[in-house]
Amino acid sequence: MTFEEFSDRVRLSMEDICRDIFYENREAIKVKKEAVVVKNLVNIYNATLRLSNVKGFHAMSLRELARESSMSLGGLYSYFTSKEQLLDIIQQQGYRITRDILAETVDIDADPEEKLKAAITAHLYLSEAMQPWFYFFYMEAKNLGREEQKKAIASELYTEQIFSDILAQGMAEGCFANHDPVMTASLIKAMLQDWYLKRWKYSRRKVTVEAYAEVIFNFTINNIKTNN
Amino acid sequence: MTFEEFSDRVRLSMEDICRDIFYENREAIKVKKEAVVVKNLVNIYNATLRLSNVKGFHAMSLRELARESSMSLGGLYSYFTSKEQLLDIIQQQGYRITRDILAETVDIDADPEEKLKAAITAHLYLSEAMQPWFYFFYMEAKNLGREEQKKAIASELYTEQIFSDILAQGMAEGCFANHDPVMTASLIKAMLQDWYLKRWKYSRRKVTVEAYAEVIFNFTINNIKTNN
DNA sequence: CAAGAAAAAACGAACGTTCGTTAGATTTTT
DNA sequence: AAAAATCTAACGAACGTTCGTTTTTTCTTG
Repeated sequence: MTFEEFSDRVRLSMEDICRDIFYENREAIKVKKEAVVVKNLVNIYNATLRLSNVKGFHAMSLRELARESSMSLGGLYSYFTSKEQLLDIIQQQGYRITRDILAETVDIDADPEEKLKAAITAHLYLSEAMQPWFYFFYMEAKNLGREEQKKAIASELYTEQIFSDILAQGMAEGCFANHDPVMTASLIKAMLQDWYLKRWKYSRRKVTVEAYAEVIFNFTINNIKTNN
Repeated sequence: MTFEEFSDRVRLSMEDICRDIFYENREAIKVKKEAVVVKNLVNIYNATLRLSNVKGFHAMSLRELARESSMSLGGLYSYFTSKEQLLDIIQQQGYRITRDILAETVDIDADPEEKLKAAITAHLYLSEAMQPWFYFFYMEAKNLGREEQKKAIASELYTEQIFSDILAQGMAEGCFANHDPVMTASLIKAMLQDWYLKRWKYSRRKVTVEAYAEVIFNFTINNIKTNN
């Protein structure tokens, strides 16, 4: 599957995401009409990701955010109750999307090798489609409260387990050689993360997301494939 | 080489590092006597790393830093000219140490495979010996000024090149199969970084730094070793 | 070797800004 | 005209930074 096909299939438009957020946080959002809310949430979240990913969420002031999103200070507060809640909402929505998309992707009837390829590709394409979000999740995780930080760790371990489950299944079925599936899953995650954390490097080198998916998959397979 | 042997050899005591910083930044430090400066710099930098790695450098106030380091607000300003300079000094020192240690480690007369193992091990052990520093470099890079950010990127590419050079040499000598050395070096870096970025995960799983070095080396070698 | 002067270091109150947040007035939409 | 949405101005708190003072250390001298 190419990245374009993936993008068409999952339909991760900012509008859709913001509509979901609206209906899940009606009590926090003082504006009533969906169309107005979605338009402004798209604006606010995009501006937040843009500013945060340059200078960090904490260093971004609400006055900057107001300027960047062409809204007033008071206007912003119709869409969240505090700066911290703005951070929480963006993070939580990210975990939800990641979880849903990945679960859906690996829920196929295929042999472990195909499943592994599907999972690697899906995770990578997802992080490409939502690059600013993924970068944000990673870099701002420490600014979350205790409770939210636990969710971040849970999310990390959840996606890792998707990979280790596939690897363990492959070992059980004999198509993967004996190895440590948790460690291998951890390495896969590390390589996947590099794509969105060091986006500048791969852009500069003109590495496409499809090519990177191939590289990671082959790099992994060469280590776990049985020789028969 | 075990981690303990490495630690003994490189002698990366906080005191030594701070003494270097003192002599390289005498104009910024208003206190004159080495013993006093070193004692307080150790205090200040440790406190800075401790606080920053929990909540981020920007979110750390100088009042918190004063409390954590048991110094006064005014006292702190005898050891740096601004909060931003404090950040710069810590970062720069880190690049210098990394560069020196790595260059020294790979400057050996050995075949590419041994060199690769030495480089991976040295980078990993170094990041373990200076875990708070490395975490700090990574997470706070975006808070640097334009100039300092370029140095951060240069440092990233420099260490990557150490690996790609070894891989290219191995290809030229025929002991490594044909592959993309820059891409492989990038993957190695990604896996190395995971060690200090996700320290909690490996601690929890009781993975030793020696074991992780083995894993990364084998994972890489399995991909590039010729079959003869 | 004690004592007081000089130098060095540490201190903490205060400055001007900027922060997140709120409330009331104003504009836009229904 | 009523309701909804947006804006502006202002608040107290907290920020980084400075500076005059106090404390500690070092040096000088009888």
